[in-house]
Amino acid sequence: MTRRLRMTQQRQVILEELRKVTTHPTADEVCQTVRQRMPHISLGTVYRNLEILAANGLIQKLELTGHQMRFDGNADYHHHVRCCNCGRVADLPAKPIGVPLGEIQLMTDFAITGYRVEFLGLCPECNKARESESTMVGAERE
Amino acid sequence: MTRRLRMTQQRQVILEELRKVTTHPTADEVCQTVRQRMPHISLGTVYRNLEILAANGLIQKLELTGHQMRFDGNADYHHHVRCCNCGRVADLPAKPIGVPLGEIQLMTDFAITGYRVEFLGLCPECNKARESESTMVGAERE
DNA sequence: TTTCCTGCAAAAGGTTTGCATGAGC
DNA sequence: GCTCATGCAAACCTTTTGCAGGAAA
Repeated sequence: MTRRLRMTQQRQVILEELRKVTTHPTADEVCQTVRQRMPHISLGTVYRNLEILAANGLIQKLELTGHQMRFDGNADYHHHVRCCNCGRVADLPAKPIGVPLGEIQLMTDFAITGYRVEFLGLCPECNKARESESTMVGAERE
Repeated sequence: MTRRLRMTQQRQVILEELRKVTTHPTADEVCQTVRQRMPHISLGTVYRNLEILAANGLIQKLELTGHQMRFDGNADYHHHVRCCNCGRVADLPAKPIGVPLGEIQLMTDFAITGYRVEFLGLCPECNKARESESTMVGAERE
């Protein structure tokens, strides 16, 4: 089913730029970056190509909590941490998590094929900001 | 921070209907259901109330993979399975998953506060459909 | 009577799609 | 030369928001 991939300039540049960073950019961010080299690329093309590259296993589409898709130039299996405060996403090593799929299977009539884990936390910047905030007198808390 | 909750008719009916089902409906589905009892309720009101009910811990907002939010009348901690094929969501018991947060913490500079697990699989219907499909001669595969 | 909520409709994202043109192989 | 991809713009879908009137406490 993997038809051979026509490598257009746009597709090439998208792939290159995505592989340069570890920030897990959104489609729009990818578009901004690519436009520095290719000013007339359209957002639609970026979306189409990200989809195709992911379908062919060259990149990873991250469907994390939140509203926007993010993309990862590293297609190998690994986990992610997402900052609850600013949405930044970072990588975690591919350490397998000990989820007892067999036991879980017994509890449902679904045929379980896998699971996704998403770690949540505060990135260093947001963490620092929160600490200095909490030392302020009468600091507001949402 | 929990201001007292004004219980309007709309809010009451939304809560009741959500507690009747285990289908984890989307906001739009909730709206359809509620309109059988309250034809003039607006989708905006449904969204606002689901948000408020979730913020007050009366229901659960499920931010699963996929584009649409789903809502769960059961606010207690438990896991979910999502059908990869049709998107249906079912409950799993609240069995804690043995994720070694301490070890994970060592691998990143994020301050990790938690994690979310989402199980994936095929619901009974989709599973049945797939089985009968695979016995067909020359079955298409996506 | 004050405050919060509702319905309506419009706006706001993010993503997808139709179409004519243009590039890969 | 055939096929697929591109750019542009419009459509789409879900969710949010502004506003004036209405209901809860």
